[in-house]
Amino acid sequence: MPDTALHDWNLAPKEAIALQKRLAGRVERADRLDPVRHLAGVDIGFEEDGAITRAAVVVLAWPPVASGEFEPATFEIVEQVVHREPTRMPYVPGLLSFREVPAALGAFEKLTTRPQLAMVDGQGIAHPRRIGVASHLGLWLDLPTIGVAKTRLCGRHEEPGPARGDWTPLVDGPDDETIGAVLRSRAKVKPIFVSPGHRVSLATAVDWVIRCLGRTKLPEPTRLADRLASRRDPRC
DNA sequence: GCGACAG
DNA sequence: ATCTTGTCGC
Repeated sequence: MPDTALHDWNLAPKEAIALQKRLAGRVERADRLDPVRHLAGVDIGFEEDGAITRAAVVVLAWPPVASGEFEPATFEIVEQVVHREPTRMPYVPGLLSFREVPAALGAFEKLTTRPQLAMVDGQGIAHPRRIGVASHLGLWLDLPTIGVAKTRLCGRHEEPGPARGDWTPLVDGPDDETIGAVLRSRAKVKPIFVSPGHRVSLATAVDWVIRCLGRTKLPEPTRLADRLASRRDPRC
């Protein structure tokens, strides 16, 4: 487990970056997943004009209730939790983990189910120091994670093909290191940025995201967590 | 010095 | 992220 208590931090940007550099080396990018029976979607929203951070985790049963290799997938929601706490850090590009991970951990503590895989709204290793919020959370929980972001943080890429499932590699650095995939999750819509979080390879990450695609741009886990975090949930 | 910049 | 009206498409 990591060497610094994220719950206690009171880090200046400079210290946060130093911590990220130390933690980055521990992020595993190779597949090391147990058989998946439950997968989670994680996202953070805000209330009170940003004063309150609202973390949401939705657990879905695998396999889907309905799906074909390329048909919209439908899942059974096994559990969903919301955790609210005071916001203690502003948004700083590259340091999103320090703003969102503490609240996400609070939400995971309330979970009854222990998922074998989680999709997080944000980048995985597609980050300047290769440790975006998805990697950070996965490392902390020792849980396989996948980063699913709506826009790019860093890296270069070609425009992916027009069909659902088409993707191009996202590369970065002087040696064109592959850090993620720019995936066309839905025709005629801007692509999403998928990257390994922790204990998952890029190929596996893309596979899972495609298999969880419903009718919208975002895969079901992230879409449902998004809805809950933003208080867009039909029920609550 | 000038852009770029997850949520 | 969040604030918001109207509008386009299945």
